[in-house]
Order: sequence, then structure tokens, then C-alpha cells
Amino acid sequence: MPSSGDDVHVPRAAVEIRDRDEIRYEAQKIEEKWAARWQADSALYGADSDRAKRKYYVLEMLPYPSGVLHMGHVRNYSIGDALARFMWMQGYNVLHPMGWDSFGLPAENAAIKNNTPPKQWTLANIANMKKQMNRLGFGYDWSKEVTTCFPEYYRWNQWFFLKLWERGLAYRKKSKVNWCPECATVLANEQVVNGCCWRHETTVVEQRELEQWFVRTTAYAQELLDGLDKLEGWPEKVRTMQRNWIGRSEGALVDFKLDLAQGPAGDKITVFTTRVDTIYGATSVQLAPEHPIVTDLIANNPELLAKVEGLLAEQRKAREVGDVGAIEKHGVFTGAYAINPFNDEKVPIWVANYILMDYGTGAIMSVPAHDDRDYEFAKKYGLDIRVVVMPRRQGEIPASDEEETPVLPYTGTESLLINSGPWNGLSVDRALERMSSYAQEHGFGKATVTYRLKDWGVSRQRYWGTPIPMVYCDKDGVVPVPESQLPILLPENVDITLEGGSPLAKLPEFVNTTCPKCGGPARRETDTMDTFVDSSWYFYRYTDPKNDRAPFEKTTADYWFPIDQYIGGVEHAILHLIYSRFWTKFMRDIGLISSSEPATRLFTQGMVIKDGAKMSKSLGNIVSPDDMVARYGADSARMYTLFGGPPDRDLDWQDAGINGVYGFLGRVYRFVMRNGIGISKVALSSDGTGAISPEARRLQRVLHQTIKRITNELQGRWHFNTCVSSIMSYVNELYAAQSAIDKGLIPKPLLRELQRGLVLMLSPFAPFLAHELWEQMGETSKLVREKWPAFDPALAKEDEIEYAVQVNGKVRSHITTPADASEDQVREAALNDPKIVTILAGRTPVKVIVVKGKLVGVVVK
RNA sequence: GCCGGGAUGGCGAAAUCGGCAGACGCAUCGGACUUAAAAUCCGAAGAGCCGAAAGGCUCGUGUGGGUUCAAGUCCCACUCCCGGUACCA
Repeated sequence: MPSSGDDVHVPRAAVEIRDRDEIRYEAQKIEEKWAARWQADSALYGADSDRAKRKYYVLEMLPYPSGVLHMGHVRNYSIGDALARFMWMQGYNVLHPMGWDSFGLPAENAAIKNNTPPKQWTLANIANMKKQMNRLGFGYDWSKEVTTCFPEYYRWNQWFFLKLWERGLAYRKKSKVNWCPECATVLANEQVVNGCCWRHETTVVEQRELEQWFVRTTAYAQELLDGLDKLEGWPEKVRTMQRNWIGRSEGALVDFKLDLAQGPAGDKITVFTTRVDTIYGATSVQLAPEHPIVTDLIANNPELLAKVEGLLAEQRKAREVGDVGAIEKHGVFTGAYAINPFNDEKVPIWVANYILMDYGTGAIMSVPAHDDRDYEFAKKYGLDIRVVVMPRRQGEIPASDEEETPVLPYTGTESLLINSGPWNGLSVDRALERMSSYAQEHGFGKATVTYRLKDWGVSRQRYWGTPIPMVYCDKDGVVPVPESQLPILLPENVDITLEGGSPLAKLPEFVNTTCPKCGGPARRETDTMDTFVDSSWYFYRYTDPKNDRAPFEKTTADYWFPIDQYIGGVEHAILHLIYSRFWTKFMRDIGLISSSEPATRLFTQGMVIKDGAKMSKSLGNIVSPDDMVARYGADSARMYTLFGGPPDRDLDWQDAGINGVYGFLGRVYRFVMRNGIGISKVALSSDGTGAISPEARRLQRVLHQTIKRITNELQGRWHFNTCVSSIMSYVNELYAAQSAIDKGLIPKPLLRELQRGLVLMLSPFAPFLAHELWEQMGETSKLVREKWPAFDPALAKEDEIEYAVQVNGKVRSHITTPADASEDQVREAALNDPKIVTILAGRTPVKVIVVKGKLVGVVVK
């Protein structure tokens, strides 16, 4: 509805508005109109295939299609969309895609609950969420859409799996899983509630050993760790979390031989320690209850076996509940002894509930004097405590244990060794080095590095996931499916409500196959892949989503990668982001891509909370995006998620807050509908510096100051809340000038520029309203690709500056000086100010400080 | 325990490099318009004290110290809240 007449000075007639009070901001009408237009124009938000252009890849984490968007999504996508729109307007070739992390357990749960096939349920959810996204006006290139549960996608998971297998990065090993005897299937950790099955609340979950597929992420442990130092565009918090997760620790392996009189000859226990320097203080060896040697040591002692079982049960329970650190330490003496290879001393072998089989070697040497946990344990069971390191004092060598002993346990490392035979007097650092070399030279140990990071268990005994492309042949063993046979399709019409094991295992037509090697009968793998596989590389697929010869074309991926800005919740700081980094390195090593890291910049937005708590059904504090869109419109909902606070912090949702933003958007609408309809017919002034009225000059200045502020924010700190504040202030200025506008004191070209600027700056945050007003002004260009307004520093400059004048730190007066006044002139003006003269009362200032543009500080005695 | 982040009016927050604390918004109060209300537009407002008013003074950014002409911001010591994580040897 642009202006109907030629006379741009009579806007009211154009929209039949008799009086400004009748201009109503009807968000629903405007937004529905534009949502429909955008959907009809599929190229609008499309990435350009021209590789000569400067690219910008902005990515928000793809959602799991649970059915509806929540406010956290809205916040995440509002940030990404604002950035994408800003970068388009900066002239970049922007890739801004979206997709669906659509495999996974909830679809199976829903299938059981509603008797709907997982695929149907998932696709219906995707349809609904896509509708919501379109209604919210997010500018995605839907031609790049990726849906991970489609064979076109997951066939490449299978392809990658074969590549992993070829390189020895995929392997099978026995591993403990949660097993529900009632369901006769494996449960994910999150399905174990208080040690019982989530579906059978009285059925205790068992631990079972199963052959499982693993991906050798540990092969890249060191590179994953080193790479973090270079990821300067990632939050330090995330980098720290990943460092801790990888958990590199330097130490030594030391073999303790079993005392021959007791144990099977030749057997030994290898312990891992980071403090080999304290080995003369070792007064016992402690084993994890699951340590394989435990059964040998106590095989003929049922009483002890039962006790060890008890220790194991305690450990498991604590792990399930999640407070391993809080359980009380318990242990049992096995009756056996081991020999400390450094001093040939005999030390007792214990089994303890605080030793974990899956870290280090599952065995430690216990040094009570110099380790908190060992100390606590030794005190409890009356084990010897022997001090072997002393705090260093001015480089003196402590003579012996006659010296005062430190407070135990003493874990400091600025120390010297005592009671350690030939090693006495060495510093801890040197002892660590020399003693592990010594162990290596004598064949009973070596320096080593261990990582907390474990290999990635990717097997899931589930239906709704990518089938693992392997077959089992009695003759040839484990055989990979040839690439030419991919994809292994996930069968449909599977009754997954049947309890009792993996659904795929119950389908003979799926399981029974022929061996690719010998052609004989063989069985297919029935495990499916963890969904983290899907999300480890989906963003590469976005660059070339329809490719059926390769996961993606290298040159295309190399053009777009690395991702310039990745945006998502901090809850993915570890798993998703480590797996993605691993996958990137792996893809680089098989020659698929050139970069080593997926994203140069990562932004983790805060949660959306309400009444100080995470939104949840049980608290009844959920705010639905659909409701907000219905009541206030998408622009208000989006803008409020940005206005409520800085994006990296939690956002405390307040209904009154979104109402305020809605009011503001109405204010913008009314201003432009009153002053800007059809104004594009007025030529923009070629030069803004002509002689104009003070009112006009002020507006011009505020416009340029606002552009400056917002541009700086979008390029730097990303405090969108202050961007919105700036636009609000700008609009307040425009309103204050209404009577000057009505009187014709504001030149038309400027009036056009003021409103153009307003709409352009608004467009990343409230795209619907911006588009509507752009059209109402009679602009015909595509707003999305319109150039972001530039600010002119000369026009942004103030003519006069107000200085605060302090005397001894207290503001006593204000003076106004021309903007170009020199420091001396400002000082003089301040000292001559009548109020200051009075306060000084003849005293001579000791010092006068002039802070340019801000303040004058006068110091008197 | 350890690692992050935070604490500023009645509320969400701002203050980007040590320089006028509280921008912007909400709620509140007042005015204009209206028969009235809603909507809209305009205005007031950290707390306390003095003043008829203009205006002025004191206090004030979790607590206690410190540095500085000047501290929400820097330093030292602490309290509480939120998130993550853990017998990792």
C-alpha cells in the first residue's frame, strides 16, 4: 500500500488516516503478510554461489524436532538472524542455514506412547517447527535444509563410519551398559532414574558387558587439547571445560610385583601416579573393585569376594546418583602384598570403593602423607603414614624426619624429598623426572601421559538412528559393507512397541544378509549410531546438501569454512563441540576439507528463565513462543529476547517487558505512518552539511550517533540490548521533533533520511515491521540486501560539550564549551565558573585535570 | 572441594579505557485528549534532609579494608546466588 497520490506531503489520505490517534500497529496483519511473501520468495535468504564474494557463515545449533520451539530457541535464532541480516547489509555473501537433528530416543518414546511411527511423529514435528520459524521470520536458506533422519543424510554417516573403520578409528570392544531386565534392552544413562528403569520404576537396572562400537577420539586427544589455545574466538569458559574434559595428566606407570609367597608368580600390578616422587611414602596399593587381578587374589575367599561386591555396589550407586565424591571411603585388605620396586618394601594390597577402573590403570599406590584421599583412607584403617617430602625452606636440605613435619596431608610441590634413600634432597620437579627415568631404565615403569577423555561409544541398541554398516560372517568375522551398498536403509513399519531388545534385531529381513567377502550367509549389525554422529558434521552438509556422490564437495566446503560465527547453548560446550572438532580433524585427515577447526567464533547464549528458575513443566513457568506471537507478534517476541539483557547472560522473562517492546514498535510504526508514507519520492540530499535549522541539525546528529553506536555493537560486543535502547532513544528524539516537523522546519530530504535510517537499523531486530515501513515509505529495493547505513563522524559530532567540574572529587558545577575548545580553554572556563570561584574561595588549585569531553577535576588543599 | 559467571532503584538493566551511577524499558504517579474509559501524547521520579520555589546538601552499586584528585570499574580479604564439574590418583 504505497502512497496513492502524487502529493507526498499529504500522507494521511494515502492510508485514510484522519488523525494520528487512529494509527494502530497491527502486528498480526503486517507479519502474516510478510511471512507469506518471504515464503514465496525462496531466493530471498539464499546464499550466493559466487565464490569471489566475501563470505560469512553464521550458524545456530540445529534443533531436535521435539514438536514446538521454546523461548531458548527463539533467543538463539533471534541472535543469529540479527547477525545474518546485519552481515547481508554489510555486503557479505551470507550462509544462514537450518536443519533438524531428527534421530534419537524421544521419537521412539513418543511412538510407544502415541502409537505413531517415529518417522511420522518426527516429520510432523519438523513441519510444525518450520512453520513456527517462518512465522517468526527467521531468514534461512531453506534450499540448504538438512534432515538427519533422511537416508540422503545418514548414508554419509555410514560412509564416514567405513572411513573410520579403514583408518582403525572405529573398533569393537566389550563395555558396560545399563540393562533393564524387564525391557530386555539397553538404557541410556538419562533413562536410569534412581538406579531403576524409567519405564519400570521398580526394576533395578543391571550393568552388563556388551560388545559395543567405539570411535577412537583419544587418537586426537592431544590435538583437541592443543587446538583450544588457538580458538581465541571461543569463550574461555568453554575452552576450560574442554581442557578439563580432555583431562591430560602427566605421570608415571610403576609395576609393583606381587609378593611371591602370596600371589601367582610373576604377576604384577601396574599403578598410575602423578607423584612418583612420593613412592617411598607408599604404604599400600589400592585396587578398583573391578580390577581383574582382584579375583585372582581372593578367589578362594568367598567372604572377601562378598565384601568386594559390596564395595562395587557402593561405587555404582554413587555414580548413578551422581555424587561419587561424597561417598564414604571403604576398603578391604586382600591379604596379599606387593613389592615397591624402589625400595623392595612389602606393602599390603587393598581394594577400595574410591578407585575407578576406567581411569589410569585402576590401581594406585597409596601415599597417605601426601594425598588427601589416601590420608583419609589410611586414618580410617590405621595404615602407616610416612612423610617423604618437606616444604622447601630457603633451599636448605631438611636433614631428616627429626625436623618438624608439615601439616598432613601435605600436597605442596615446592618441596624436597626426605626418607627416600638415594633421592633425598631432590626437589619434587627433578625427582619426578629422574625417578621415572630410573624406573624405565630398570624395566619396572615409565613416564606416561593419560587422558580423562575416553573413546566415544557410538553403539545404540535402538531403532531410530543410523544403522551401523557392518556385517558378521561366521567365516570372515566382522566385515564392512561396501560403499556401493550404501545406504543401509532403516526399515520402516517396525513395531517398536514390542519389548525386549533392539527392534532391528527382531527383523529377519534386516538381519539376514550375505557376507560381502565370501557371499555366504551373514548377520547385519543391528546397533544404530549415537545421534552425536549426525550433529558432528551437519554444518558441512549445509554447504552442499544434495550431493549424492560425496558428503559434500571440498571446494564448496573450503569456501564456506570455517564457520564465522556459531551460536548455541552452553549445554553443548563439551560433547557436541568436542565430537565436532574431532570429526573436523578426521575429515581433514581423509582429505575432505582443509581446516582443522569447524568454527572460528563461538557464542554461547544464556538461558531464558522465569521467576529466577529454568522454565519447566513442573514449575509451570513456561512461556510459549506461539502465545507471545499471537499476543504481541514475532517482532516483539524476537526483540524482547534481545532487549531483556546482554545475550551471554540468562534472560529473566517478564511479560511486562515484551509488552514494553510491543509499545515501542507501535511508536515506530505510528511515527513513520504519520511522517514517512511515500517519502521515498523525495530525493536524498547529496550533502548533509548545508545550513539547516538547529532542530534539523540535532536530529541529523542523533541519527549519526545512533548509527555509530549500533554498528559498533554489532561488530563488537554484541550487546543487542543497548542497540535496542539506542533506537528507542532515537525514536524519542524524533517524537520530540514532531512539532518542528509539522511546522516544516525539517527539510524533506533529511526527514526521509531520518526514517530510512530508522527502518534500516531496526531491520535486523524487527524485520517484519521494518519491511512494512520500507514499503510504506515507497522504497522498492530489497530491504534485506540494502546497504547498512554509514555514519559520518562529522555529522555525529557534538557542537558543544558539557563538562562536569569537580572540586576534590565532588561534582560542583557544569560548564558548556564549544566542541573544539582546547584543554587550556576548558580549564580556564572551569576555573572561571562562578560556582567554582565561590567554592575555591581564593584558594589556588594544586592540580587541575581535564578529561577530554567529560570532566574537569580541580584539586585544592 | 575446584573452575566459570553474577550481586547496581519497586523490577529487567546501562555505564565499552579509572572520570557526572541508574541511560533505555517496565511498573508507579501526574498532566493533555475524552462525557468517561481504553489507546495515545507529554511530564515526574535512587534514598534522605533543607528550601515557598529556584536550587542546595548528605548518603548510595553484596560486606569490610586499601590505592587515587576521582572506584560499580583497580588491589586485598570475605558473604551470598547461579551454572559446570569431581574420589581423575
